[in-house]
Amino acid sequence: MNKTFKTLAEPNRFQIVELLRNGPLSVGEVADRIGLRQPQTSKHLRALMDAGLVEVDPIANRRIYKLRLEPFQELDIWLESYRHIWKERLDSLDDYLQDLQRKDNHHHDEDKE
Amino acid sequence: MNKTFKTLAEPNRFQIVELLRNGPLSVGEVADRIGLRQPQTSKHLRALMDAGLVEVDPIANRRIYKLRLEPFQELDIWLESYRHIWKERLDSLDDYLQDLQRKDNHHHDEDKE
DNA sequence: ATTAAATATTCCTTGACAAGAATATTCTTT
DNA sequence: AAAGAATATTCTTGTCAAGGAATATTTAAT
Repeated sequence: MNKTFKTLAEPNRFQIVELLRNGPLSVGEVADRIGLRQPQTSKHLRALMDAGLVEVDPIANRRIYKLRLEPFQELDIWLESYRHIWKERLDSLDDYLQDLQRKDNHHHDEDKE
Repeated sequence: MNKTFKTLAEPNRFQIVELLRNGPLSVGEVADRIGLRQPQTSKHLRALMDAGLVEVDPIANRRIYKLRLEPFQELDIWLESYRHIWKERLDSLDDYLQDLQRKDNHHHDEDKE
């Protein structure tokens, strides 16, 4: 998981991932569209491989890279726990506000007396 | 967004974020639980602030840090687009499989003739 | 079998950044 | 006002990773 963050933290690699969202591409194509030299592109793709973010499909001379599902699922699961937290916080904020309102009503009552 | 990744890529900072999931904490408390010295803890919290991942609530002598919602929402929105992609891929895989099946049936028909 | 295209790897240099140590700042308490 | 917590900042040093340049490797084509 941490490896995922570290790998995506590099701007070019993030861009590559965004690019591969549209479908598999060869090294040369990635290099062209990102505007990187071939060796650095290969290196970044290697890093993405090591992190399990992409997989490769060798076709003849070319190596076609494409995204892998799992790391994104992991991210999603991780985020899920945060979603719960916000929900809980909102709920208790809600309770709090209702509580305030009750107290406020009491005050009004007292004012009247 | 990229700043979020870069910031969370540092293991101690990631741990701090996970810790703050349970609620706001002072610098000293974070330092204790993560096992970091106070200055490094302050530095990491500063980095988290700069990335907008946390906010601070000064209470007397202490500074209470807590998570901010927005960056996680951003991550969520970003991930959303990936969820769509997998869905589409699965759909077309589904189409493909159905297509295969149709062709297969034809073959069976041909065998019979 | 040679040559050419596509990709990977190695070596080097440089920049970013995290920890350590020391010090500065802010707020409280007396 | 002085002293003491809690926290922030500065400076230095060491490590790691990214880009550049050159080269190696793999596969295709002739």
